[in-house]
Amino acid sequence: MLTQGPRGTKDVLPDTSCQWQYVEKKIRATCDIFAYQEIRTPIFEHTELFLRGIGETTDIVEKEMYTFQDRGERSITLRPENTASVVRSFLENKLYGQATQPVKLFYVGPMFRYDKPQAGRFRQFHQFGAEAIGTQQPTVDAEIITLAVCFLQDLGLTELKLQLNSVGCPNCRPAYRDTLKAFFSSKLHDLCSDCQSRYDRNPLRILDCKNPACQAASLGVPEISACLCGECDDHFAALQRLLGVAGIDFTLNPRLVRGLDYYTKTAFEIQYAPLGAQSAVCGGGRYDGLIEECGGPATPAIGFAIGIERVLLALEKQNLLPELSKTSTVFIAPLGEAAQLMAFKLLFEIRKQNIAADMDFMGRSIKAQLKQANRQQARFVAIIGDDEANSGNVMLKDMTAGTQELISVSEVANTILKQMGEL
RNA sequence: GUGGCUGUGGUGAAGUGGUUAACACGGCGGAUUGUGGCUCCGUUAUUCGAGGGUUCGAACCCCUUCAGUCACCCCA
Repeated sequence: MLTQGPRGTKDVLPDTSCQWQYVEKKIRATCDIFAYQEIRTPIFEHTELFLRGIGETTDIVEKEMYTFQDRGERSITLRPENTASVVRSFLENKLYGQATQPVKLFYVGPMFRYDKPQAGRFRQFHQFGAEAIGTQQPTVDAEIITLAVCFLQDLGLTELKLQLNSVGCPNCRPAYRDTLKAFFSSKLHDLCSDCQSRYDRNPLRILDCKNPACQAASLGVPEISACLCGECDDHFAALQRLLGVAGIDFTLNPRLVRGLDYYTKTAFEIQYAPLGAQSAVCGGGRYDGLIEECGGPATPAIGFAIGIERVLLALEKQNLLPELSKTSTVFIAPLGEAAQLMAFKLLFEIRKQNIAADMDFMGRSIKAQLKQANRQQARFVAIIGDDEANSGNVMLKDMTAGTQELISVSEVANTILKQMGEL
């Protein structure tokens, strides 16, 4: 259908675009304060990047990517997330060599996933994310988490819940995997079909399953915190101390597992419960192996992504969105052709003085034009009829006071500036 | 991908087989000569998401499809 956009997409119309601008402004302000710089990567990449980066067995890669062949017969994919692209760009532009370390980046932009649309879930959606690349120090984990939390809190959101876990590293995760497999081996038939396949491919994900049968089966499961290696354990403990110092509340959730394969050590998620089913507003974690996996030097990194649509929904729930203010200072109301010519000239003279101005483009009656000026909340209306056009004057009406005076066209901008200055 | 609910003008909606599809808001026009916000009057859907079928007759029944919505799943 020509009159219908693709499923799961949304237009941002003039009455809501100011809300997006508000959030984007807050993103830039927060990142500026945290010393993160913006990076803009293309919205499509070679499919291979996401296969390797995100993991071939993840849901995103298996069934949610917008993949197509371009005219050069390359397999191209619309980015389902931005971390892989940032890593690619980091390597391609050799940011590990030139910039001060760690490299601290943020991005804002559209992502694409072929999901079934639902509240807070779209096929084109927008993420704000940040990545700190180049250090394994827990201080940067704490900084990244603090950045996400501060951003959301500064917007005024309450009822935010930060959940924290450590998913281990290549040294200790295999051991935990084995522990899990040993634990579930006797209960395999109790698990849902998804989890039965997860048993072999990614047993960690069983912990995350919401199926009551699987939750029951995993009662008494050994927690990963008990199986972390010394390094991961120290790292996790240090992170918790740092968050404590920063005054960031969190709950430990030993079952928190991120859906993307590249995560190591720190994993976190920020929930905003009132959103319902899609309550995750932010997700992130450390990905110490990803850059090497992509062919770069072994480089530790951590990042997060925040769903902007979900943030907007949360802000709406709490009535924290800015009002649309649509005011042009002056509205020019010409009557007749001669007046229109003069009005058009005046319009641009006024605008040159940086005064927001609009005029009638419908050829309507004076009454209708004033009505429109009123709707637009114009402070002044410059009425130009035959008399005024002939004498080079303008009837300038103050819409708040209801008064009007006849002045020369050349005086209009100055008069307005003067009156505005008095306010 | 699976399942539930929904789909009437710009918006919110009434109408659930029978002549011209309520009502409200909004829009447009008007109520003394060129003046808004209040009030009053007029006007504003050849058509009920789309396509097919049943019927003398369909917005109302059936099928298909598209979309929205909610849940599962997944995730931001």
